[in-house]
Amino acid sequence: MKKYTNETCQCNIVHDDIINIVKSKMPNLDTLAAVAELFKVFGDLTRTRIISALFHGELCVCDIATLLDMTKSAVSHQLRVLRQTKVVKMRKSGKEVYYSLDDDHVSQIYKTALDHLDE
Amino acid sequence: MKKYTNETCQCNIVHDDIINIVKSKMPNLDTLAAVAELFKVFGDLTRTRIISALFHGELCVCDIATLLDMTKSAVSHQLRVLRQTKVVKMRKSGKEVYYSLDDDHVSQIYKTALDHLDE
DNA sequence: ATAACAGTTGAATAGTTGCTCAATCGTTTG
DNA sequence: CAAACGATTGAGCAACTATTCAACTGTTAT
Repeated sequence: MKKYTNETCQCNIVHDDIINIVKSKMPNLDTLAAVAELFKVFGDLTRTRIISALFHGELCVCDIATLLDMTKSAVSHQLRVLRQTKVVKMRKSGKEVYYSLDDDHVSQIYKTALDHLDE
Repeated sequence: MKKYTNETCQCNIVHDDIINIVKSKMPNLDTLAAVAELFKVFGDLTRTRIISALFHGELCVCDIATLLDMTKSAVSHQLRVLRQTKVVKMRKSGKEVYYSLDDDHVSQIYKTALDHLDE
């Protein structure tokens, strides 16, 4: 337990041998930022409900709005977020736009969280 | 494809057979809210960095602050959030407080997300 | 006792975010 | 072509949130 002063946290006691080990094992900041961004997308009730709905099949905006009892506008705004982060994909058919989950990882993350809460 | 009017979304065309199937398969609102809350905790860069650090071992507040180059106060505020949501647990030893991840599910969710981004 | 220090806390602030509302786009139908 | 309609978009607003700052708590050492 070596002692030195750290300006940022104003601490005197720092376990810097452990810190160096942890620092070398941690993913870089960009990766962690991407992880946080991904979780942020999942971390909203409306979006979670949309993901949960699309988990069972493809739906148009109108269907989702009906399911969630929300306006098409509000749903569309959230679908935009989900689209930009590659969580969902869209398919146009005439005037309607059909949405579905983009890949299996999305379902996997969603299911892991559900399992976590089941105990 | 039955047609009717939905007041909330102002739609005329709704696939209500599919909607009923999806609705019956979706978890209830409370469960989805809990899922969203859990992801919200993970969905912040500072908290993700803390989780990432604790993933490799127990650390005191000072260590974490040094690792993230942040003030103890800012770190402590986020540790409070992580503590309240049972993501981390603490252990007191003299003046210092040591934090570690609470259970395996936390690591599992974190790792699943990392894997998702690795392709 | 009292000084020093690791950590916590509450209030204030600055930044972010989700929804509403109105306007608009693009496709289809009369 | 024009009306109808599913869906998207941007501005504005209200609610939330992460950090800063200063004060404070509890433990240790002199």
